[in-house]
Amino acid sequence: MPTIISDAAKRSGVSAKMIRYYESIGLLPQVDRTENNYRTYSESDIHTLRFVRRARDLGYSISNIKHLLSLWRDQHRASADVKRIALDHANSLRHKITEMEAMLQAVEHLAEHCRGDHRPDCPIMDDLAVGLTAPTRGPGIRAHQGTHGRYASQKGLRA
Amino acid sequence: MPTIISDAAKRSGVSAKMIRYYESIGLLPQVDRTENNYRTYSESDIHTLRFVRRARDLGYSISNIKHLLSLWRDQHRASADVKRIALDHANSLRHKITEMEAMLQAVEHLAEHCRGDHRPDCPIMDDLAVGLTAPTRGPGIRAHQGTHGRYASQKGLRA
DNA sequence: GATAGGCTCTACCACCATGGGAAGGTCAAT
DNA sequence: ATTGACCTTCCCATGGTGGTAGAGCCTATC
Repeated sequence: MPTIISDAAKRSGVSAKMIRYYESIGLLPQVDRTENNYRTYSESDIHTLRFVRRARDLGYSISNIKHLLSLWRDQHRASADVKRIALDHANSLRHKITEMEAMLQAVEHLAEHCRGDHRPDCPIMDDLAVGLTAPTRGPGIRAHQGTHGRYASQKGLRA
Repeated sequence: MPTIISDAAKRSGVSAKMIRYYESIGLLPQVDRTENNYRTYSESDIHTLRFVRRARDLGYSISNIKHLLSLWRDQHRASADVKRIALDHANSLRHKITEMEAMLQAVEHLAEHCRGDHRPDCPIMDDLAVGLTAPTRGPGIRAHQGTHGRYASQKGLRA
């Protein structure tokens, strides 16, 4: 009784959908098929699926997992390579966490000062509306914008 | 000199690309056009763009922002509605942060115990390979799977 | 007046991961 | 024979964002 995809999914914790997807993008090798064209999974395949599952649970990106899988299969890997991937990932996690904590802090602070009643006035709204904070993503005032004239007129013919 | 999209982008911190996108999905209203069909932005439009920018910076989803915008425009809003959106968002931020902190903790812990040298053995790999942890996302063992026979044979004719 | 450069417009494609579903095939149990 | 539970491939949607191609428009400069 060969292990077909639903069993592999159950045993690995990776959905059948995702198994096919991972195969299609080359993260997983193409597995054997039965006569009916059903995918079959060996114990080793299941093992690989569990590996991927665990790596996803730890938040590794697909490309990182691709790399980790190749290191896994490499008898002569240097643990330094594995460690570097892990540390890079840890850094990016830390970075994202820091960002989200800043958001959380701001949102919570604002919410604390909102009465939350039937009246309209609300510091949360004020913050959004005023936009006190300096833009961090976009460019501030960029030099030489050359605002001369690049429009026709504003007769405002709106459809 | 009407404010065209690039100026609106500079002044709001929202890229022209995103301004068009937000308009296309109905987050922003359709603005006036010049004779050449160029979008023009009033001070009030810029204000709205800044609102959206700020909300994105705080991590609000597009649908939340849509809601917040409508509350913003509603003179008779209840601050309780605004607060609820903010608190829900704070909760989802907290949830994600918690998840990522768990990942970070696990990855860091493993990395600490990896020598990171030329040798292949590595606790990070061991963790991934063994998959000790119980699956959290997928179903464990689900009842009545009825694994009788749903394959043909495994002669393994591979392509 | 022609041309170059910079801006606009729309309409696509790509990313990352995942889920949903349709349409058709296959198998075992009833 | 029908039912139901699988399988297969293919397409669509999500959320935001970037890129790019092809076309139009405007201004400055030659």
